Amino acid sequence: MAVASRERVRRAAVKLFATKGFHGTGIRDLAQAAKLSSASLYHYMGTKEELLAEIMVDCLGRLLETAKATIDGVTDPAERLTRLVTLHVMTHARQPNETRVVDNEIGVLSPRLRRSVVQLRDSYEQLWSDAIDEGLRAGLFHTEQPGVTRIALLEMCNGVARWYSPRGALTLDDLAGHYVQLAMRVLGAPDRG
Amino acid sequence: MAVASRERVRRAAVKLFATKGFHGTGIRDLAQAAKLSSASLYHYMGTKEELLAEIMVDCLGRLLETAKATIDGVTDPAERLTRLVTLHVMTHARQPNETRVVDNEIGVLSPRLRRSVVQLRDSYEQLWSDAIDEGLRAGLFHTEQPGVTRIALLEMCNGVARWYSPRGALTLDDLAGHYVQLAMRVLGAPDRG
DNA sequence: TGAACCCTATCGATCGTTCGATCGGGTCGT
DNA sequence: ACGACCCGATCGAACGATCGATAGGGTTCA
Repeated sequence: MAVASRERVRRAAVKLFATKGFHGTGIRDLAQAAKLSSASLYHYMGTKEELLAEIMVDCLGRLLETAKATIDGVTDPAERLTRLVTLHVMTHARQPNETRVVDNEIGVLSPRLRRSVVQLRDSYEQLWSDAIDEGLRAGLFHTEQPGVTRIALLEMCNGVARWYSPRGALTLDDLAGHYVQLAMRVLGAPDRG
Repeated sequence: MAVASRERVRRAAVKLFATKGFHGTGIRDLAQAAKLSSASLYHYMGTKEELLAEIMVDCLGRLLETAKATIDGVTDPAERLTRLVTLHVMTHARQPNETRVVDNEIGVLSPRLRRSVVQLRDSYEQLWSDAIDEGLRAGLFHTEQPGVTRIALLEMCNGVARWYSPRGALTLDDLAGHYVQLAMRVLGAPDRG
């Protein structure tokens, strides 16, 4: 077979949850997109909600681990931030569907399933907070409201998943580079250009 | 009567659509929140989808008109941007539910209803584009990718509706003021502080 | 032969919507 | 002034459709 059924289910779920929302996606839509009967879906998943949680945990977990590896051993806060922004923007541009599911559908999870997702997200954002705090201590960044600035910066970067299209004129490298510049400006770092 | 039924329906819809999503909100949930029977709802609305579209058009229409009035006659691009950011941030902080509905549920509208909403949003964003373009021409702002910068700035400001809580330490004025500073930084305007 | 895989058929619940009816307060003609 | 009439507001009940999920039985292949 070209693509295993389990993988087809996963991909169909990501695409449909991202475009039509979790509640807007029926189990039959999912089956049709995965080229299976609705009954056969349940050979590869638990409940629909567990499938959603699985997608979220996978996606966030991968991002968190990649981010940790990317900044491992990097001491300069500006360089840490640069790497975080680059990874974040590229991930959001390359996998907009996964990202949109994670960003938009957290609220539909029951508290038990939501907890693990929120915990992963908090761990990830802590990487940003740490880098920002160190940059402030080192006198590299300047902001009166570090908390607000951090969240504003994250929201700005999250937005990429909502609008970027690879069919546009902008390459991924250009995009990430520009966002790094924007991030440094937001953080009040001295402009290198 | 304390609050007219029509108004109760509207408020209930905004709250529920914002917190549970359009597809996650049943007509019976809506009826319960509005203290009506599900049948009586239809005395005050068309279909559930038309109710959603009405909310969106009202909310965006008000924002657009207020924005136009706010920048009317203001020639300095930086001042125009300052006013737009202030209005935008305050609106998103004060009416997070309306804003979240507009931002998150556009995709569920059928093309016919979506068109008018998208048109309003485009008109509103054009106000930002115009101010940014004039600031660039005047040499006040500096960015290599005006389009990307504009959308990144808007996404940053939109984020306010997703996290701001009036129970926090930050007042609305502080919040708006800080976002104005962030916006000026993003746009590469000379720092005033 | 038995596990993996996939189906048709079906379940009870819930969905958005509509139906027919009731209630109370105006408004009319006389 | 008083029935006759109408109308906005609201309801319980029900509609057909679709929901997420399951039961149970084939087929394939090691």
